[in-house]
Amino acid sequence: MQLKELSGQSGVAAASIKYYLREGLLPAGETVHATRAQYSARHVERLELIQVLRRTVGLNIEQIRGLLKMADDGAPRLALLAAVQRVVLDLDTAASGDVRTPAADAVVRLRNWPDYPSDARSALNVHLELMESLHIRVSRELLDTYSKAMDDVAGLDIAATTAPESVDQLILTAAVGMHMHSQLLLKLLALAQASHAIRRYEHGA
Amino acid sequence: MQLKELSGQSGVAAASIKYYLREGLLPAGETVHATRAQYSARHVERLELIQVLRRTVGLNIEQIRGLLKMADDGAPRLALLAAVQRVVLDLDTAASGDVRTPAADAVVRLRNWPDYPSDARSALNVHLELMESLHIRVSRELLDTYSKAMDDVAGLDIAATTAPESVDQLILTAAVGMHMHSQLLLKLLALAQASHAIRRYEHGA
DNA sequence: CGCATTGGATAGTGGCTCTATCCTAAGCCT
DNA sequence: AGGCTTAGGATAGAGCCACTATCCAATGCG
Repeated sequence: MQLKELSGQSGVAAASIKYYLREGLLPAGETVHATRAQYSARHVERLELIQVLRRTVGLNIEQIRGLLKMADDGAPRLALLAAVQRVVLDLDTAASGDVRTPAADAVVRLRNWPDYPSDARSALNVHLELMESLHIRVSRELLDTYSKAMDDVAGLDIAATTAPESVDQLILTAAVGMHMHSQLLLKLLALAQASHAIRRYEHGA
Repeated sequence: MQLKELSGQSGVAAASIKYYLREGLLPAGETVHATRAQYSARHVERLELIQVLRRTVGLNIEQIRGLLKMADDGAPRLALLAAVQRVVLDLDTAASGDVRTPAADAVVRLRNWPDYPSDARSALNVHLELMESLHIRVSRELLDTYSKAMDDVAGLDIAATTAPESVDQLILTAAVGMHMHSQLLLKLLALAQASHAIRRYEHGA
């Protein structure tokens, strides 16, 4: 398959594919001659992964390049997962120190998670402090509920990524899964707010 | 207070304040003379609200303008809340039809929420379908757990917004609250994933 | 009395993701 | 064989967005 067909199958403009090639997101096709290259089904998949990470998850080119490079360099899954989390949690900038929030520690103990420093844990600490400073109350009970649910979801997610077919799958599952669950909660909260508001404002007043 | 001091107090560059004035995000100061204007503490608060909506929640200028205009026009709280939800849920584009997903209906019944069409509900429907199409399983139990938690949170949120001091407060609570809770879940999920992954990949292999 | 500041207008910046143009080399089709 | 199409390579431009900077005449304040 050559560039034009790759463009057709993936729905990405040919010029954009060239751009991705230039930026190193997409590996070069197999060069048959100086002016002819062959692309494979792998390229189509790669392109689809790129699209999801761009459009759905909202990563930028540099972040995607980093993740794909790690995947192609055969980085260990654990490191890859950590990298995915770093970009999805947007930790490029705030390279958070090792803040300790009692609430976050409590969560780890409660869930019987390994007591291990991680970017995710730092991020949780920072976030809980931010919410505190904005006067958004987060009760122990709520954290309990959330973390229990996340424990269940993560169990499934990680189990799904052990199937070793493709490392791309790990990126997809972790990044898209995180994003989708977070968005799901957003929508449920909106619906809950709307429901409470209707009760209060319409029936009450 | 004049422009320079307003800039100092709010930490926003004077040129940016002018930009916000031009864009209609910030009401003009009281014109004393043709070349002198007085700004008040209200302007400082407004500016802070704008900053939070921009930097933290990530709304764009047009979205913020819309919300502030509604607030200033004395729109009813219910309408304002709906507007906040529309922008935070990013529903400008996908003006979703009235899709019906059994799962979403089940949530509404389960929580005993009023059976009322709303943008939030449409968004939930669309999102559940999207997750389905991406093969991300969402069990009834998980939806139950999430929605119960959101019911509790929303109860507090909405109660907080009935204090009628300021409509700005409603915008802040609704928008920031939604965003912060969603991000909290993201971080918890990351931590949960990391914890499961450590168990599986380190101890297992 | 002159410096600083204002509103108003307009233009420029910088980051980002594309998208378009131009070029030569070379295979494919008839 | 000859022309159409496509490849790669390089470079430039577009379009969006949120600022940021510059210039201006008017004018109050110290």
